[in-house]
Amino acid sequence: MHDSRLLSDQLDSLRTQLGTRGKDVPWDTIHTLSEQRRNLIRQVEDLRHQLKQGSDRIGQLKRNKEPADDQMAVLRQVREQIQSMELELRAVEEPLREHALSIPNLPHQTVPKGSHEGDNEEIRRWGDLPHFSFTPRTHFDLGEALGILDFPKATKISGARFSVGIGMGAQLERALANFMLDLHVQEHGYTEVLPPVLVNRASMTGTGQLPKFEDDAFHVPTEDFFLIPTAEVPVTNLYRDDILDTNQLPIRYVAHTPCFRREAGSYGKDTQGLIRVHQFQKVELVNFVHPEQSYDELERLTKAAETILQKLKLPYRVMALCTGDLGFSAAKTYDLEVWLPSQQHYREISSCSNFEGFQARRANIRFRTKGEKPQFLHTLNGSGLAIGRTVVAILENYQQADGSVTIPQVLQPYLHGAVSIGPSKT
RNA sequence: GGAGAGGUGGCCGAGUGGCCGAAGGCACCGGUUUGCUAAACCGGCGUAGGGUCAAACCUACCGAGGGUUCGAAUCCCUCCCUCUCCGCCA
Repeated sequence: MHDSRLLSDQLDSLRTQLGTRGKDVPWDTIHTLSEQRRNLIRQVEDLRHQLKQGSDRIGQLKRNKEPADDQMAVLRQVREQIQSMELELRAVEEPLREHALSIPNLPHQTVPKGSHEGDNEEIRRWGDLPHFSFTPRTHFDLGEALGILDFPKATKISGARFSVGIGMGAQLERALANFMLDLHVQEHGYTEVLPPVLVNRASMTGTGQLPKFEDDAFHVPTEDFFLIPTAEVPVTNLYRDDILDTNQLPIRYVAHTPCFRREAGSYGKDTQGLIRVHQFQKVELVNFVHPEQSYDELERLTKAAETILQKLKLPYRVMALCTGDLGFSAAKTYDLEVWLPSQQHYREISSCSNFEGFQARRANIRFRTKGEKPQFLHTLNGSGLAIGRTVVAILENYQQADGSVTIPQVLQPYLHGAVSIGPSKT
């Protein structure tokens, strides 16, 4: 959400700056509603002023035991005017708010211009691509052959786009979660958080999932709860409606949670394996920072996520998303893409974004420097990393000619010293 | 799920129809005093919207929403949340 002053005073400039990102925004409607709102507020407040003063006078008359019936009759009229005008005001404010919430964030000036994924800019690459003396297999092929991933069983107990990890398939995810959490906590200064994975409507609105993307989330109608699509939602909302003190910043939180996504509209894409499933685990990094520090923090956050890939020795590249590929709430995003041998392609495994004040204004998260007015802080988050996709990358990059998979060295301590995954007996 | 109690400013806490945006205390900030610290004293101290060059000023907010009334923190209704006891349960 944008600053309300910006929406009333500088709507045209916002429209120009957003360019094609704002093509679905009803600019003229917003302009009209905004004008109407301002006029109505002025009138309503004026009437309320009359009512208030008149009532005070009646109070005095009554105390002096003087008659006040005439006054009361006049004020009854005033009250009725206020009531009808408030209805008008509400009829203006509700759609105005809905529309305002549907305006995407403004990209930072360093974001490459472009209309689609192909215009994203490669920032750097890391690692050597693996060479195989055989045709590398897909992760689902390997996983099923090794007996550590079972997709038919997942379909039986839940449906399409679910997975079951068995034996090393389950343990590998657990090891990865612990490895990532430990690294971020011990070396990157993050504090671990274990949040609820069911959240209310206000939280989903605060981080930008609602109202526009309600179809993407799983909903529990009996309680009006939503299953979180990412830990970003509960963790960012920890400070919804709060005013922090400057010296509390920066706040850096890491959370390991399951994530739930309906994947509506992605029919036919990545239908096999772990790449795109309804439920997956992710370690998420969430930062609350002073506005002046948010771009330094974006670099720091991205490096923290990259460290995981480097320690796992998985080749990847860093992409700066172009204006056309940027998410709704983000001002700037770096995607980390890991190499997948079976696809001969880099695939997204982490997305690190600076939201500037966009989420903070929606979620009303502010900070105060002593003696100054509260102001909105900046929020950032990034995956560090998506665990399911990390499993995909490990299986594919570490596969051997005999169908076994070597375990990355840094994970071995988390797996009781196991060095490789071979075919299981059961 | 059943029964009861309660939600007031950063915190504690008074306030049951007007003189209440809200006493008092704590915390915090500025000042006076004091050999230092402490104490004492004086003053300041919420958020948002409108308005203004800026101010003055105006409006709203006592869990949320609605109602009664000339006037609501206070009365009525609905909802949410917290706490206590019982039941159930990892």
